[in-house]
Amino acid sequence: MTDVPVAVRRPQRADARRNFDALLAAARDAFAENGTDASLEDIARRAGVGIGTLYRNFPTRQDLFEAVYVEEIDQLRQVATKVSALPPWQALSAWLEQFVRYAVTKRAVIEALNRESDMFRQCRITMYEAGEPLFQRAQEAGEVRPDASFDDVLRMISGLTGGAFVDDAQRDRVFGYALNGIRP
Amino acid sequence: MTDVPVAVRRPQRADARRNFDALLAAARDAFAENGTDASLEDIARRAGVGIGTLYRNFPTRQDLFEAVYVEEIDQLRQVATKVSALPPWQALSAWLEQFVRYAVTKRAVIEALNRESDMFRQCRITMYEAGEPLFQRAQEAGEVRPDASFDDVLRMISGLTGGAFVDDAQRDRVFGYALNGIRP
DNA sequence: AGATTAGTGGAGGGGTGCCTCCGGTTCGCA
DNA sequence: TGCGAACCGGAGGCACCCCTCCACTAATCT
Repeated sequence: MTDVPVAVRRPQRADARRNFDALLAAARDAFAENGTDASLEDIARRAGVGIGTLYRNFPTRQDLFEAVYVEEIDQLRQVATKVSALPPWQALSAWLEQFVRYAVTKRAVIEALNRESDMFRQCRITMYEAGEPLFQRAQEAGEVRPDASFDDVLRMISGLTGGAFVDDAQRDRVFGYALNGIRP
Repeated sequence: MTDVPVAVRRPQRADARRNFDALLAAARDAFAENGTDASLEDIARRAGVGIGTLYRNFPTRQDLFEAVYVEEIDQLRQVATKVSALPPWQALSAWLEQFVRYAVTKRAVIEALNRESDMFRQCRITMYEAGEPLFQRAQEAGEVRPDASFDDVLRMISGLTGGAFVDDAQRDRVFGYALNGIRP
């Protein structure tokens, strides 16, 4: 299992660490709300921090985004471990559900699937290493149609992730249809 | 069948009409490329027209967008008529496929499903009037699982529309899985 | 407590986009 | 051909964002 790259080092001093974390949280929210191109000044404002502080911790918008993104990906990896005890199909669908539910950086994940950058490549690899075994296991157990690839499924789910739903119930329903579509 | 509202009147003079059409075309491209918040100045540039001309024809970004959007929706309506001769399931899936393939204002359609505005409401109605009969026919023919609603399906497909795919083949494949998921 | 130094935050210059306004241009009719 | 109305387009004021720079603040160490 590859290590997720740590884009930025957490600062040493207590106050600096507080700011760092506040920035990360604010960025997570802002990215989730407004997509990749949220205003950095707005993020600093949300974090109750000067714009200069933001730039010292994350010299580039990319750096900031990566820091948020890396966290998300890491969660995905942890979930993969947790669900691996379940039966093949349940494990896969549980993992995919987390993929939909917790991917706060939703829109970003979609873009990321295609974006070229060392860090994105790395995260894509991590994501695949986390999910693909679950997928293969389900497929070998005859729970997933044999002509589907993990990439297909991931992109399908990513697409749904970006969709707009009336309520959680509808989202779950639609998600269920999609999953149903890859059964043999 | 409700009439799609005509947001803006086409100008009278020949040169003005040329500009109007150029703006509409440029806007379609720009919206498809950059989403709803494409730069209006860029659109004017693409159309080879001053920014003032853009604003005279479309006082609001919303006006311009609506003009483009209305065209899309109208195409959707026409397709519904065309496919209505096919057997129930083929008709529905053909229509939905057009929905994915021709929705140039892709990202916008997703937003539009939720956005509140007279014009969007109107277009949503038009869209439903075009597609829902096809859906019901397919459902009554036992070709679609009875617990699915047209809204569910539309949103599922919209989601896929916003997704990123490696190539057309993958998009078609994924689209196929999703459709397969709503079969009984 | 005082020195050291990591860390702060916002002013400011440059850029881009939004939208208004109006002097100049061109169309179309007589 | 000539005239008036319709139409053009960009300059300019405003707002927001990006990013740099540096005088100031306060956490940590001794």
